[in-house]
Amino acid sequence: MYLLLAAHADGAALQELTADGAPDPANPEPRVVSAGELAGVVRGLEKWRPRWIWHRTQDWYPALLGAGVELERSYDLTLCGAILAHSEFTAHTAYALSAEKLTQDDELPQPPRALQPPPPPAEQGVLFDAPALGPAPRHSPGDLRAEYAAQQEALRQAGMATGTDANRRQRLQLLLAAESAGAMIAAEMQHTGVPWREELHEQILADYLGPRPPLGHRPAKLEALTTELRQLLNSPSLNPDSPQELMRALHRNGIEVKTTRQWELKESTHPAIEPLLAYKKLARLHAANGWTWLDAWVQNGRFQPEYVVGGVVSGRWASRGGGALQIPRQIRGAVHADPGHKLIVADASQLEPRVLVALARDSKMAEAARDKDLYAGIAAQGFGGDRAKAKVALLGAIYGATTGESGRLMPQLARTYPRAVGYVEQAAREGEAGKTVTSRLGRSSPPPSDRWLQSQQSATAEEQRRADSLARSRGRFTRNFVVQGSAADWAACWLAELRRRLRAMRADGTNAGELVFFLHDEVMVHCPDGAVEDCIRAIEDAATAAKELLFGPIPVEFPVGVAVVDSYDKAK
DNA sequence: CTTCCCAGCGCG
DNA sequence: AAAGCGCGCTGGGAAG
Repeated sequence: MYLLLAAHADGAALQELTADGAPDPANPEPRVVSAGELAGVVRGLEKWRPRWIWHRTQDWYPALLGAGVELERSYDLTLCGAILAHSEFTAHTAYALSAEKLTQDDELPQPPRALQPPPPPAEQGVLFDAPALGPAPRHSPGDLRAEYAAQQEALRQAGMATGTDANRRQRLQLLLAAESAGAMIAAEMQHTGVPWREELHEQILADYLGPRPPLGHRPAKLEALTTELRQLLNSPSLNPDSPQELMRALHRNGIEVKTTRQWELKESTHPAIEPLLAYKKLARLHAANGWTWLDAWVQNGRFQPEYVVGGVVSGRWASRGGGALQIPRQIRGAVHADPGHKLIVADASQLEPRVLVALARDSKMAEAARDKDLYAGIAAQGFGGDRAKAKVALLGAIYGATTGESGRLMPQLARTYPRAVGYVEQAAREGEAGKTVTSRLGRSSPPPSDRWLQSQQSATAEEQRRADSLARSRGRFTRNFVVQGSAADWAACWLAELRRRLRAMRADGTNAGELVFFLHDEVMVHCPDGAVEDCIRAIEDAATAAKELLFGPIPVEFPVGVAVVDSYDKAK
């Protein structure tokens, strides 16, 4: 069953569709539901296990969750449309060829007010300003239905380009389902939040920085380091937060650095360097995750960041607000399970190299990947057991290193693993030539900009050098894209499969865990003590399922490292 | 005053 | 130890 949900002046319009996006002949007219009734109506219809089709998950689902309504599956027209519009798998379709899409921000339909999340307290007036509803939504049920039908048609044609294998359609369909599931998971995780103990965070800050200072003042530890630096650098009014001032002060003291980056400062043995590095470390903690951050982002024991699905071209998620994907190790101790609960922190170990093995079907490297520690396996095969060397070489191949140790090791790696290295080399050459590349499930890299294409038509020698540099830079991007993008494909499937298993456990009446955090190749489940074993099994089964969904039954393992902890700092 | 960009550093 | 991919956030500082 397919149910389209569209914004409507009186609330929402609901329309039943067939699988290919036609109106259901038995029920061709949309049904208008008032904003107040919507959550109840949606809850009632969920027993038919429909796929909810909507313009954007973000427009509807957060408020439904707020009303206590969780849904099984959906289809996000905006996210799926963006994939289909750019995928190489659909490049030959009318859908991709017509540039006109629903993705422009200024075209967003307004969901009913009653379904919008409550505004932050400071802006309470907004609720009562302006008419209750904006102008008539620009996406009528008919518009959205046509968009869905067009996307399904593009998908149907995905396996039909000449000379391509038919399972491209299945892969793309899987990607759209995983992306849509991801959008729901993002909303659910934001709704649930990461368990965060404010008093533990404050204790950590006090230990590093001293007691909380008055607004606009440096904490005691930073103040003391500033005083020390001013003396050691003979600069009585130095502000160490200013790179320019700092640079001048360093030069006056004979410290000839070109930047004030940590690793360059570490070259110097001047007595001011140690306190300077300590200052930078602590200043970062204070600015990025100090008391101000805690006040702004943690409420009632939960950190509730917004995740941006599809926020990275490779398919990784981004986040908005609170720096959710950059929680520093220093403060992970504040992420703490509730009483009677554990945090299960699971990460896919060495995901990107393993994805490369599978993409390239490199059987030699697959042997190494049978080892739980892939780098150790590679080291044994071609680097005389030197794990560090093997790791640097392999990461260099994925990132496109040209210089340094990593660059030097490339020929050695290429001799041992011609298929794997050839795979990323090929992606690099295509990028340099201005072509797009594509992840396993069909997410394609953006085409080169007009400016880039123009640069390649250069005349003078100087322009040519610049053009070559830009071409190589794009080659590094596409080289990395095929691996990072396919790893993101895998992670999206892992997440969706895990969600399904956790939902099934809950439906069983089993005390199940909840997904509370996701970070590229890592998930966190907040779990009642009694459900830990089942949750771990779900995480591992989901990883295996994801591998098979992407690559079929190939002899490459995607092992998951699992830690059951009270607080996040105890993982890893 | 606001707006934008950069340097630097956090995460994978 | 480090220079190669993808991000977000901060404070400083220049531009408007």
